[in-house]
Amino acid sequence: MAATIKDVARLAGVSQSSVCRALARPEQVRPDTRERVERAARDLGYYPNRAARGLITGRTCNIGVVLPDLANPFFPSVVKSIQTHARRSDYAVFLSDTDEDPAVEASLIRALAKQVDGFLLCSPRASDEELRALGDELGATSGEPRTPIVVLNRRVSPFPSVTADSADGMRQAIGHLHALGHRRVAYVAGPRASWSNRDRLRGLRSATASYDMELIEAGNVAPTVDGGAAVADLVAASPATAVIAYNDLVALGLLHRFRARDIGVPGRISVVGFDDILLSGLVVPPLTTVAIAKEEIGRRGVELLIDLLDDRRNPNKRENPRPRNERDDRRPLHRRTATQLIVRESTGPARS
Amino acid sequence: MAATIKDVARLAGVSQSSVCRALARPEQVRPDTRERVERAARDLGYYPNRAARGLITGRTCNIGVVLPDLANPFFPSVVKSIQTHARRSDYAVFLSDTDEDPAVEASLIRALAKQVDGFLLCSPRASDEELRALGDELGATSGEPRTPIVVLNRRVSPFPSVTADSADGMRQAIGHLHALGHRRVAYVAGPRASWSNRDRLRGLRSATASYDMELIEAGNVAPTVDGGAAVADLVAASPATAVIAYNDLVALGLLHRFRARDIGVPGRISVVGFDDILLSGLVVPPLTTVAIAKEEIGRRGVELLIDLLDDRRNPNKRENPRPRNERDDRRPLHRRTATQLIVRESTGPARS
DNA sequence: TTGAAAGCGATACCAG
DNA sequence: CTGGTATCGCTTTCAA
Repeated sequence: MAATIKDVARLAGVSQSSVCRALARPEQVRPDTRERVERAARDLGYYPNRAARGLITGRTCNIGVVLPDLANPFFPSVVKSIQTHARRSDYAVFLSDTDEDPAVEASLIRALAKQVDGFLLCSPRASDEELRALGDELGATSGEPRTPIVVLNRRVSPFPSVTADSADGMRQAIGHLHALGHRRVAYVAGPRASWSNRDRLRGLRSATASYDMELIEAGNVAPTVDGGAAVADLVAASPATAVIAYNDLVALGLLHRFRARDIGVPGRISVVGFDDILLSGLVVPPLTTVAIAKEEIGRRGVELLIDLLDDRRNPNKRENPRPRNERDDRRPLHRRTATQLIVRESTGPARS
Repeated sequence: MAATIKDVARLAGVSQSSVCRALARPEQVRPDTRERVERAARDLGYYPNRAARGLITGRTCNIGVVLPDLANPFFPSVVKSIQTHARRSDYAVFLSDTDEDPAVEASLIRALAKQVDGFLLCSPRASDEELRALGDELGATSGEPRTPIVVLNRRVSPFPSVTADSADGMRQAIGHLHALGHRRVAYVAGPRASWSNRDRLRGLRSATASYDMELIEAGNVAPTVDGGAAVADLVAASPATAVIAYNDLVALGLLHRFRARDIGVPGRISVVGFDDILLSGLVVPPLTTVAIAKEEIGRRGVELLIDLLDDRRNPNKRENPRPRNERDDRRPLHRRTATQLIVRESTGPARS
């Protein structure tokens, strides 16, 4: 059996309390005691049981990450960033993939709630109401002992969130297409439940409106390669000379099907993706896409969450106790990260 | 604060014990008691604290998954499969990405050890000795209370493992290339620390030997697109007419660089990958690759692990108490999953 | 069928 | 600086 603090105490000939201190606050014990304890711990291969610790401290040092589909390369990028930054603050990551199912999402969150200090929900698919209900249950936004939630790639009050500036991304994309002479652009929409999808569509509508371009909306598809391939022919049959896909996977599906049907890209139709996943630059033609700051989204999400967790621990003694409400003493609850159009060869002049 | 069992007990007007029973073994309490408890639990939104439960039962109902790099699409596929099957048995997944760093790997495993019932190590990068040392610490293979380890994509005694039949995959690949007229083939090796790399190389050597082909080994590279791109010119300068890459990412890097340098694939050189990640079929030319049963590896890994965990719980009363050592009463400790060559357009006849 | 009490592993508090 | 003791939330004897 793995060694417990008792074993260490016995071997070192001290009390449990001393072991605890020697390991957690070495400066508070006599050097020789500390040394004995350290040696005993090392000999026994002692590692504290974080679950037991969490029980009493109220901190598990785990953060829960919930996302719809790990198979979409966008998410692994974000998760890696989350892991890196979480680890830096000594948090471990509990990951759950919901398979795009809102029901799974909710039950997963509830089940995990007691094992994590807070949640990072990436592109959650639950409705606003459901999310808020969950938040209430966890006391995410209220009274003292609570499990905060930070939402990524979606804005849903009252949760803090980190999102990408899709509107600007769309503006860049549309500006680019307009300059190339395109006047009719199709949008292949992602899942209805996806806030990003709605956000992107909103941005796109405003962008096309301001450029006086026609927007053709192609039905909602799964955010996958197959989803894209499924509507490719429909898009090709439309009068659009360019198509913007919900994300890169969908764009890749379009490209693939276009190639199979010998529909020239960008000769006959230009294609734009969203996310800038690694492999978008590798396909032929390389995909023009709106890059999202994946690393930054993960990092900021972790920062936001850890801030909230710190507050929880010392609710009053904020190191810099500015008077409340004098200036803006609340941290910004919403971070918006920049997007950047990456122009590659899948976009070109509109055929006149 | 989230409700505890006490709150439920108070609200239902019964003792903690009854709440526990009503929820865990409903048939052991009077119907009306059960009902009161159930209603109280529902009203309070009570979810048991799994960590606290784990403390006493010795079961956390979590399994730890450790892998080198989530950015390699191969791993998300395996993880998804693991999650699906783990969830089916009511296990949650604790995921950690080690960034290909053996030191991180070891410390992560130790830190997580107490929070999980067992580990699934995907392609661990630690040395055999280190892994065995870890196993000893966790009592992975020994006495009663312990944390079993199942290793995926690697064989290292004494751990049970699930691997892919690389040798056969290589045989298929080489057979294919040989039939196309290739006689000199290059191998772009992956990380030295990778068992898969060694395994694939071994299989390749034996395959080329039996076909009497020449094998040219190109240095070890990172298992990434950049890694592949980095040696592409070197490969092109060699006398090889075909190249097999450690994995698809590396192959994609090769393809990319070949295209940039206008080195025809498969005209000038054929390219074969390994893993069959989703996007391999989407690049141009589509990549010929050896498919690995990712779903199956995840599933079998979980099965193996859960078997071990069940044993732990009831070490004696095996439902079918066959006499030990009479026949082979041990479950197979190593599962080898099939591989399948997927022929696409990146391979073609050798230029004569 | 139910409740009281012990205890899992660790930390925090309070005496000494 | 150190040790005893209560406690976290839950399950599990053991009696009643």
